[in-house]
Amino acid sequence: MKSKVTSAQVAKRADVSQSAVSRTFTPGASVAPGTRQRVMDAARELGYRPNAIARSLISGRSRMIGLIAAYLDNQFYPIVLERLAKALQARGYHTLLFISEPGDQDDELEKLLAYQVDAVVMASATLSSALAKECLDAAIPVVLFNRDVPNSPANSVTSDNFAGGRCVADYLIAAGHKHLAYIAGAEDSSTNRDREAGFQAGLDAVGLPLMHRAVGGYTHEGASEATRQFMAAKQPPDAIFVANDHMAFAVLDTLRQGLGVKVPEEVSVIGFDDVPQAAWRAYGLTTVAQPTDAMIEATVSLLFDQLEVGHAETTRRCLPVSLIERDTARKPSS
Amino acid sequence: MKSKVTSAQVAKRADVSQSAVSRTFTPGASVAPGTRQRVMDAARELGYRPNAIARSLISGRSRMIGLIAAYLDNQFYPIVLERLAKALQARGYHTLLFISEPGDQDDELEKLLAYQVDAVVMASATLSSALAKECLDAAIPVVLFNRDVPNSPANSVTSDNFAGGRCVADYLIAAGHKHLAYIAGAEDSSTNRDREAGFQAGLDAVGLPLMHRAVGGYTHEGASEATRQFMAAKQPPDAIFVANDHMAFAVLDTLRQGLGVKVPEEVSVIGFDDVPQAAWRAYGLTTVAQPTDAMIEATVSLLFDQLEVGHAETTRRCLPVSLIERDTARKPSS
DNA sequence: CTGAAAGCGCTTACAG
DNA sequence: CTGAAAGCGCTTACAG
Repeated sequence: MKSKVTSAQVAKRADVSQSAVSRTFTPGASVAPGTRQRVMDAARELGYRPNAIARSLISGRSRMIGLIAAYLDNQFYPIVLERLAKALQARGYHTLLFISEPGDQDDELEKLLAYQVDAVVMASATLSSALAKECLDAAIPVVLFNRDVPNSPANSVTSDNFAGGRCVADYLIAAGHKHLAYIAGAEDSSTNRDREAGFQAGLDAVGLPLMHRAVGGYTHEGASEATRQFMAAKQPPDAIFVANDHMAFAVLDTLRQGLGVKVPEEVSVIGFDDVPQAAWRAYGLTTVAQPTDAMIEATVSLLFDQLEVGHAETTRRCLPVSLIERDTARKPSS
Repeated sequence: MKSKVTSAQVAKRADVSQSAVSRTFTPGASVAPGTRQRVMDAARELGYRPNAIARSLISGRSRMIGLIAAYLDNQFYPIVLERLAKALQARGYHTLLFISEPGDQDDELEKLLAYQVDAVVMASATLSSALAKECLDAAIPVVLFNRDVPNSPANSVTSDNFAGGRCVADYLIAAGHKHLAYIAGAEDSSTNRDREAGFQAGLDAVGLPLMHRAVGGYTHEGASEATRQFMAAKQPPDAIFVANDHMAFAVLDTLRQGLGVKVPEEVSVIGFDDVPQAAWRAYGLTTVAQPTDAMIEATVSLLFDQLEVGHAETTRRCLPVSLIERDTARKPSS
């Protein structure tokens, strides 16, 4: 049972104090080279591995970050998860993962806090204000990733969803589209709200009405259903802006394979996120790219600012987006 | 600072012993209703939350499962991750996530063990035998998910990759294909090895040679490159079996958009996994379905068998696969 | 049902 | 540089 090897046992074998063993495994602690060597030898012989749980308890820092996620079928999130976890690992932190079901995020966050995570990153879940307060009281930094809750004490990292939506409207209008449609994600998500508001602002700027709107709920089925509904109207749209790529793929499939509609000749489609699949040739989706790496970098540096520097101010980072022109939207002729 | 509320403080306020507080939060422990009520009230007033780290230390069980994953851009894994984490949560366990880079899995596993995880699930990473032994010594159950290392003391849950490969061969041969090609994943992965062996066995059974073979490394670029190479040969294949769906999408894109080859009229393509994207209309990929839910269920029950029942025998579960006929492979006429 | 007490495996002043 | 000692916040026999 190597798992039961303790620093005291190593100390005994190396003929030093337990403190010396602890210091040997504490970067920066002062141990004489000879002592360190004896400890290392004994540790190797015994198969000693410092107990991170005990360390967490005594030091008050677990070096674990709670990550609340969901919607992993939308490729945007697995990629964020992977890169974020790697970035954290590179800094000696670990990721305690919680998959939130719609509705029970509060319960999950409770459990996360029980594990004394040093901070919480919420990707794709709405933070109840009660919980935000709880984290604040507990002095646990919270970063909302790709979500923004105005007036909450949580930090947030988002991309400029409003500008992205605006940019899509401008692009479609410049290409001569007149009958515009929007497929929303979830009504209560901040990304949806901002993307739509930006899109609407673009329409307002030229006095064009939004002719169709439906809620896709970030699902394939929802987006597909919305598309069929739009196309069955007396005046179908000639361009559809979809709240994210994941739904846009379903829109494309429904248009092309389901209804035999040519994209972009008859209808232009633009998504949001620029997940890897968007670049796959079968789709070639025109979309708004979120600066994923920059967002992750911002999240990590924000986290460590609060964790290690002790910076306490609430920070909201909003990073620029860019339109990626591919094959599903008519290009402005200019 | 609610975070600093301790069971002793709750005890003081409720005018009971610290033990009574602990019992109140231990399911099944005996506490008089009145006592429990007083404790609960005090806990609520103070904002008390039991410290899971302290509990782990004293009880010797962290209720954390280490999950080592990689390749999250292959949709198979995020889905496994999501469902596995949910299944674990439902049982009161949590997931400590490690993203392994090729090569450094040993280091990562070391850190995982330092956190006293109760068990380890390895998805998509090869377990070095040194580490397997280390886990064994530490009495930490290990489950290899979708990987099988013969003669290792680790448990494994896989689908019947050999039968899947065989089934693909039989299907393609029955449809009259004569010039078969295979795009491998990574040479050292057990899934690749078994899928290929099954495929080869099918060819051997009718005396057909494998005309083309290349290693795609589970990447888009690799698969795309392999496809171009195949099609540039004097005698290009009329059917390609691809080690997984993720690469098969690239094969399809390269064939159709890149080379203008008709699928399945000129070339049939079959993948493996049946990730959600395979069903998307733009691909409609014929593939071998892994029983993802059953595999996760098997993993979880295997884990808890060892964790809670104390069952110690090494178990290897191999679940049946099924061929999903869609639009990328010619159907046998019979 | 209840409390006093030991102890999980560490880190970290403190004194030397 | 080093060791003895306190203590992190709990669980769990043990005795009542």
